[in-house]
Amino acid sequence: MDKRKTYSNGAGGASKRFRGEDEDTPMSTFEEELALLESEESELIASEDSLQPAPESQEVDARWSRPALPPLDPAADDITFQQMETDYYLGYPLPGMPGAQTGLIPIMRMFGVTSEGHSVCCHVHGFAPYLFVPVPEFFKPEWCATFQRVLNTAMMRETKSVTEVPQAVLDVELVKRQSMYGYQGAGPVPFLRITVAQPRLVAAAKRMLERGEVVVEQLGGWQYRAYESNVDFEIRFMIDTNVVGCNWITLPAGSWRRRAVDPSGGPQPVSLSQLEVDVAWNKFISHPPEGEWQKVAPIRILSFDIECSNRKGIFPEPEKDAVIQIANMVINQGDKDPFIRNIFTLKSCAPVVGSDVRSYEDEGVLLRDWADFIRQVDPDIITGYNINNFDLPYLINRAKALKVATFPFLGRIRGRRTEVKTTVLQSKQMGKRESNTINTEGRTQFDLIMFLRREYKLRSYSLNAVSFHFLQEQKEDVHHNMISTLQEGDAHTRRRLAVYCLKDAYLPLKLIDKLMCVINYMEMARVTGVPMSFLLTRGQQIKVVSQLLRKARQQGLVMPVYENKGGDTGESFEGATVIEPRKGYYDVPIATLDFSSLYPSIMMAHNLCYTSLLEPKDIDKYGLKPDQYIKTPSGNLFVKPSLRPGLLPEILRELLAARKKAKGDLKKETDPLRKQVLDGRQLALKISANSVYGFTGATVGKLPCLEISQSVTAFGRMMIEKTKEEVEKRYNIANGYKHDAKVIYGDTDSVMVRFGVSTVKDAMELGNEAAAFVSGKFVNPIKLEFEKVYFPYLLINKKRYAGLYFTRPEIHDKMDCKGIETVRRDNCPLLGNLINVCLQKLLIERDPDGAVDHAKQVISDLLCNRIDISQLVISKELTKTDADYSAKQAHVQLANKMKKRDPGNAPKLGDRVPYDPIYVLENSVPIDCQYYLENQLSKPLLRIFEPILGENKAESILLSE
DNA sequence: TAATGGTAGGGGAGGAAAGTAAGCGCGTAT
DNA sequence: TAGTGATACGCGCTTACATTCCTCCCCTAC
Repeated sequence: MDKRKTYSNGAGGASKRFRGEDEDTPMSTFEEELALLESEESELIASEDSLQPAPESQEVDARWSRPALPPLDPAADDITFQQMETDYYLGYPLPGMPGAQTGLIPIMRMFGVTSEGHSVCCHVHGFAPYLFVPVPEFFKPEWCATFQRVLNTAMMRETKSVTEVPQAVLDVELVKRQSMYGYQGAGPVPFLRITVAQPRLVAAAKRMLERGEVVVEQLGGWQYRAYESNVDFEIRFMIDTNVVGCNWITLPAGSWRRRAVDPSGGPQPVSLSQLEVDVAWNKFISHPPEGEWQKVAPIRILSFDIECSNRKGIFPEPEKDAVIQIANMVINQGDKDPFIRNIFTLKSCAPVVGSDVRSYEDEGVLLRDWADFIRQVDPDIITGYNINNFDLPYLINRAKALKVATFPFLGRIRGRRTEVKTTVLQSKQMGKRESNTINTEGRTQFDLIMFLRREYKLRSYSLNAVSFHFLQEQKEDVHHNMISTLQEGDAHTRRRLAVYCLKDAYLPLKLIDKLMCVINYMEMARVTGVPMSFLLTRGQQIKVVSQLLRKARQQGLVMPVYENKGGDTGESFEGATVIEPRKGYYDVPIATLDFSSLYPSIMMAHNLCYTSLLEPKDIDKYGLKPDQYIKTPSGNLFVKPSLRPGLLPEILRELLAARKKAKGDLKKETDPLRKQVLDGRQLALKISANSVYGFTGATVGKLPCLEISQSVTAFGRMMIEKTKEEVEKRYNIANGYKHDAKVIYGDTDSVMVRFGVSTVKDAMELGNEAAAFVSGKFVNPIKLEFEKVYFPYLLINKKRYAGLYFTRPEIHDKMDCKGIETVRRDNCPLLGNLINVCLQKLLIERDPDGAVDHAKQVISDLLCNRIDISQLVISKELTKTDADYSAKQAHVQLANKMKKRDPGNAPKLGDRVPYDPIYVLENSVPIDCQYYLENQLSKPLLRIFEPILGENKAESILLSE
């Protein structure tokens, strides 16, 4: 890309750049600046006559660039970098590299950063896609050539559309493998490993083989079945080369060639990375993320936010409405503050202390320069708030409308146009959600709203609400119909807008730091082996698949391709037990015993896995004796580890052992950044272990196995039942204890026990003892642990309770509420707060009268219209498209109504629909207090007061007025 | 097209279904 | 003695209304 030297533009008149008056005095921080702005209408605004034309800004450009690359000698220097993104492209073979030498072939590409902060693009050559098919025992090695010829001929005929493939089937090799699905008896059996020229040919080969279109004489009518033909090519590469997401790679001296613009005729650089190299796929070293290789490179994270002009009441449309500001913040991962803070503004803007203001008269030039800025700064991660669904598509479409030819090249590959494609991702966990795919090769997009939607359940996902929730920082929203007014004012009003825009670019960085988003996802990528970008764009299954395939490969096992039956098969299995609660208010300590990692430990204890699953008919086939296999409570058969230790149990053991180690290291570690990394790691390991069970039960998935999942839950049901029995059988007066213990409730892996004792300390002692006692009744590594004591404890219903939570006898840790209105997002905040306060008064202060008074007060406030309207907003999520709803839903109707009023701002699929927004105020719709009292407040209030006060007294609260 | 972790369960909303009381017409006894 | 009208009452039917049940939907627990 051409070096841009100045921000003055030729087309639309000279652009101006403003500076603060006193360059030499230390500048206030951004926060102070914002605080100042909020407190008064700032003194910092320069008066018109102090405005100066922009000086040439060479020194600023230098600050944007990465540190200069030292000279490198391919013969003597290693290159080591943290790989951040791995993808592939189709290109022509490089002479001297392994693999196919003609045609268009896939070439892998790893983008990364060295520990000095240099960006690297590494082309990896010679790795080709493949699949397996089992063949009969009598298959002779010399038949491979025939097989290859026949298959190749058939594929060449069929796949004419695939251009520049001189040979579709590159290789056929006879190997020994074993299917991972079902116990297969003794040894490995013959498979063909079929290597093809391009990733898309894998599916074609599978189709032809399974359809019986490939006839090899010696095999007759052999029915082919494909294995591992559905593995993503990037994942395939990473598995086979032991690369995991975000790990460190070393290219040893002598193995790599640098691409440089020189006349020698070698391959030319195609990327914007500082260092671009070629290497053979089997020549680089991939470091497992352990020890020193847990470190993190100084990754550049760019956060940006845009503001658009808009016409009254109409959501901005890129074809018509201008981009008026773009704020940018760039930080090195691990640093405290951004080292670049700037804002591109349309028309003049008074200076903002601490930030670089760049003003333009011509919007097209602004966009052109912003794209140049991106390429100059060369960020590894691009973040922001809702950039995937708004900012990025808007900029791209706006640039298209203004015909800014150089704009849509935001990735690291020269000449690769950045485009927007909409996709729908649907999962049971997330519901249906639309998102855009925007290619920025080599730069990972990390839209914070997507992260938050996945990782946190919140009432509202507006940046404002999120900032308040996590940072206790409110950003004063500029209402969207104010934007144009501010823009059409003068340099000072535009400055106001700029300050908000800058803050919106800054908040995502603060949130990333506070929530450790990048670190945690990096660790998740390392643990599960997938690229970091998959964590936001793909589902849960790919992570398990990646781990499973890696483990399977070590043992010569291959994964079959499971064909999803079309439509809903309705297949399901029985889940966990929820013990019928003995509802009521307990003014005695209740001890809680939990199985730690219940499902993983069941799978480990009983060797439940694909590889150990035994078909009843196979008992005779393999001549198994009854002591060689087990029958699970759901009636499924699994062989014991002595015959074949399962893959899943092994994966789980490693995950849990690694977690234990990470937690141990975490305790010893003193460096705050490394502490964060370790904490992220242990969390990733825990989540990974827990998702293995879900994977086996995912009927629309890569490899469901209900025998495993239903056995797991059946064992779980048995165990919780047995725990209840054992505790009650032992802890009673007949056995010399002072009281009869009673299990009052339990869910899946926990039991709540009333031992009858009156102090927390006594309950803890008995809890510990009972946990150890019951653990002894189960197979290793199943362990029941004493976790906490609730005192007092209000048990309202299944999955609904509240209590004071004690982990030590002296003082409670917190008030714990489960399932009740305080933790639900579909009530108005008024109710949540009211219940919360009442519970605090009841449980902590032990002041029922105070609680009643408070409730009465709130009800009377409500009836007298003294409640802030924001407290009455109810929100619900739009989980499916309008047509998919079969029943009438209030929030769906509301969403449709909002769409008619203002199509741009209306809630979309996956958004939460807030009822009664500002609309109510503006249109002075009367608030139906009676509705709120009757439909929102009364029942929940009765539910918490009744067990404590009795029915009559509880009801009287509502009649107070 | 490709891709999509699980089940249990509370509770609200709304509609269908079954229940019930009121209203009415009709027949009949007085 | 037979016929007539007024009245009360039982019965079945219709209608309006309250209740229950069921399903959908959201969201949570684990």
